[in-house]
Amino acid sequence: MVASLVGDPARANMLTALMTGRALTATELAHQAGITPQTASSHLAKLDAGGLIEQEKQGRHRYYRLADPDVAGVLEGLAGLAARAGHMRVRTGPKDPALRRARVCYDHLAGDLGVQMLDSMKRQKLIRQHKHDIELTAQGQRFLTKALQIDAETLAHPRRPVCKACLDWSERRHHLAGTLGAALMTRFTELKWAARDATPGSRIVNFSRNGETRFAALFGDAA
Amino acid sequence: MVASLVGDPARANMLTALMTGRALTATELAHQAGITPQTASSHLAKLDAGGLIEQEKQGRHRYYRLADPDVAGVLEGLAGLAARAGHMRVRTGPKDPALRRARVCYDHLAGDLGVQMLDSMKRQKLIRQHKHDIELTAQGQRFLTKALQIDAETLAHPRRPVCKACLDWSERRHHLAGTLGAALMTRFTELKWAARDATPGSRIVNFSRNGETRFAALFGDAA
DNA sequence: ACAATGCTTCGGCTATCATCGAACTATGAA
DNA sequence: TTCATAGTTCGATGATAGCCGAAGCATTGT
Repeated sequence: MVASLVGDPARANMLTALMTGRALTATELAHQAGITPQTASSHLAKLDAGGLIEQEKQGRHRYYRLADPDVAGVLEGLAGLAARAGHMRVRTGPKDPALRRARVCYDHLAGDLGVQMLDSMKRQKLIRQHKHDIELTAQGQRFLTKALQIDAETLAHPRRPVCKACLDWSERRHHLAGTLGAALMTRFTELKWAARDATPGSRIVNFSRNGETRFAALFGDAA
Repeated sequence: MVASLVGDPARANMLTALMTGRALTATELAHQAGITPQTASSHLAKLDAGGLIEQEKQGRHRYYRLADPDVAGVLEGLAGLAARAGHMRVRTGPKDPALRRARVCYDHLAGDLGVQMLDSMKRQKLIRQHKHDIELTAQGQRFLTKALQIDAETLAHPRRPVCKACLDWSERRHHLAGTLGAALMTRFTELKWAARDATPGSRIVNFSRNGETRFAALFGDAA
């Protein structure tokens, strides 16, 4: 039963930690849950068997992430019920509206605008989706060159995919990561469409008046 | 934590029984879950404290129902995740195969054969379904008279419906309850098609060789 | 090759919690 | 009143499952 998997406190803590959408290593998750790596390993195996999480081997690390946005949805539903009962669990997303709007996830754009961008790119068939993996189309390559002077050839990297769908923490939907996601963020900064907030350590991204307009022209709801 | 409440098999069974939207008494729920009333009482108190169900006192009965449609939504979401994992419930229902096959639920037939019977009756248009309620059709009345010498007129009862869909414990699908369900079970016994197991307190129903054949002729998969 | 790191498997300990028998309360019926 | 039914509380029991120490792979780095 799935519910019993989520029911255990240690596992619930790990899942909550994964709600950020980022993939975390087994040791990091053990730390988050306050248990030893052995115990965490056992829990992670069960969560994996139950289809709640997926693992990805990378070197001597194993990265774990939520299997699916649907999982995040159900977890959010459970949290909602728990909140109503008084057992407040206040770990839901960022409260700061600016952080929800646009922020950096490592080196790429996340938040409402990040999700909106990936949606738009799929709608314009710049990006195609195969099950969980996404890839740039030929049409997408032309678009990048023409609209943003980004050469898709230079994006190849031995260890990192060009396109990767990353589960957005606040939106619970995917935004674009990978070298392309990073390149786009860099380009937006270079063009002075956007800039990281001045506050040290802040992940907020502020768009300029002009930048917001240009961004909307390329990736707006209408585009 | 809410999830741990749903995680327990017995509680999950009770909640599943309540998914029909109807309110059930504590004893009925205990029966559905295959546990004693004492244990059920403990579980119901926890579910109530967790805000998943509500109770309503009425005479010496206590009726329990899901607290909210949202609760039903979350439960459905969990079921969806469970189904996807192919991780279909392992620890539910009775272990005894005979009990799964045919048993009494109060005074009517339950288990595989009970579910099969209701399915067949719907397929033959002897019973019609309106949302959650079911009723006997004119065609069904004729069938009962002709095939089983049951007069539908005599089934009317001030406090009990003639037809009632009862969620089957082991099959998780509906079987036929109500005065008609009881009358059928009685008739099967009278005709010596079936008999309750000799063991005191046993709910198992044993069909005779002949009874199984006759039953299948009326309510078999082909019928 | 060797050491270090990340993670898993194994075995035993422990605590939690579901379960049931027995006894108690409350409502309704005779 | 007395009996029967519905439901609860209490106490004891037992099994499940989480937990950690120790040891075993696997991968990376020197």
